[in-house]
Amino acid sequence: MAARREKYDRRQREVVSIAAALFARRGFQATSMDELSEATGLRSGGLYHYIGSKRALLLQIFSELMDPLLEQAAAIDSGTPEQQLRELVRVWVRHIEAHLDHMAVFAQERHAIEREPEWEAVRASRDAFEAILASKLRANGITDRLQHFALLGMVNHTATWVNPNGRLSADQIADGYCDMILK
Amino acid sequence: MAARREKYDRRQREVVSIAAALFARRGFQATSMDELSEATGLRSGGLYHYIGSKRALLLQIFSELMDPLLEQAAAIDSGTPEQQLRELVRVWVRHIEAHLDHMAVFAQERHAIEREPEWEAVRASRDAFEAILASKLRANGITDRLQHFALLGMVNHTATWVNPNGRLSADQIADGYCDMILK
DNA sequence: ACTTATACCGAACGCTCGTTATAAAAACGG
DNA sequence: CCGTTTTTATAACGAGCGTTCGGTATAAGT
Repeated sequence: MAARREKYDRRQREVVSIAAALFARRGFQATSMDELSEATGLRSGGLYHYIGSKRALLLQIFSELMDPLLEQAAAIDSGTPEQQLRELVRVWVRHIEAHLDHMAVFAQERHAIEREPEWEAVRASRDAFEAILASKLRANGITDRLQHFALLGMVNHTATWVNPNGRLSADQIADGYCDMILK
Repeated sequence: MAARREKYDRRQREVVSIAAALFARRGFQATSMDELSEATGLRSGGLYHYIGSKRALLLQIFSELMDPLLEQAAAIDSGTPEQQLRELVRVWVRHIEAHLDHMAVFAQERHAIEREPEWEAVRASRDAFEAILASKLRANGITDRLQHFALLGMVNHTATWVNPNGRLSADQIADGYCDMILK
C-alpha cells in the first residue's frame, strides 16, 4: 500500500523528467503526447494514469524548478551581507545547473507564465525569489535596478551555455558574477 | 507598377509586424492563423497572398532582428578599443529596445533555432555577431568566457524588462553594462 | 472599352492533436 | 486461490490546425 504509492510516485517523477527533457529539446507545444508516449514506454492510457493533462505536466516542471530554489534562498540568513549574497548566487547557479531542462522549458514558456491566470502561483514564486535577491543586494548597498536586472540576466542565461562536466564549476561561475556586481 | 509593388511591400511588413506582436504575447505555436487573420483584417486567402507560410513568417522575424544588427556591428571600426566596445553595446541595446516583440519570439523559439537545419542562416548570423563581440572584448583585454557570456546574458535579458518610455535610456543601460564588465 | 494582373474571400481539405471510455492484465490483500 | 484495486493497452472522439484552391471584385495598362 505504502510501497505501492512510492512506486507510483517514482514512476510519475520519471515521466515528468522525461517530459522536461523532451519539451526542452523540441518545445512544449511541438511535442505531441505520442512522442511522450514513445519516450516513456507508456501508451496514452497509461500516460494519463500518471499525469492529469499535458498542462499539469508543465505546472509540475515549473514547481520542481521554483519551489526548492525558493526554499533554499529563504533559508539563507547567517553571515555578513556579502557572504549571504554570494551564497544565494551559488545556490542559484547550482540549482540551474542541476535543472537545465526545466530552465529551458521555463524560458520557452515565459509568455504564458507572464500572462495566463493559471500560472499565478508560478509568478508568485518567481517574484518572491526576486524579492529575496533584491534584499540581499540592498544589504550590500546595491539599490540600482540596473544591477539587479543585470545579475538576473547573466545568471538565468547561464542555463544556455553551462556544461556540468566543463571546466567551470557552478560555484566558480557564481563567484565570477558576484565579483562583477560587487566591483 | 512600382507604386503597386511598394504598397504590397508595405502591407507585407505590416503583417509581419502584427504577427511578431501576436507571437510575442501568445507564443508562436499557440497563435493560430485564424487569430492572425483577425488581427490583420485579412482572411486566410488574403493572408497567404502576403506570406508564404507560418514558418516563413518566423524566418522573416528572425531576419529583421539579426540582419540590421549584424550590419551595424560590423561597421564599427573607429575609435579606441573601449569606445568601440561601448558603441557596440549601445547599438545592441538600442536595437533590442526597438524590436522587443522580435526578441521575445527569438527567445521563445531558441530550441528550434538551435537544432533545426532550417535555421542555419539564423544561427550563422548570431554566431557572427558574437564573434564581433568577442573581438571587441579581446581588444579591451577581456578574454574570459565568463565575462563574454555575462554580457550576452544581461543585454539579451534587457528585452524582458526595458520600457522604451521609462526613465533609463538605451544608452544609459548600455553604459551601465559596460561599466560592470570593464570594472 | 477591353484585357490582364492584382488583391482578397470563403469554403473545404487532409491531418494531427489532446483526451477519454472501455476493457484486459497484472499485482496485491486476505 | 479468490476478489479487488492498480496499472496498462486499444481505439476512437471531436476539435482545431495550416494550407490550398476556385472564384470574384478592383484597379492598371493599352
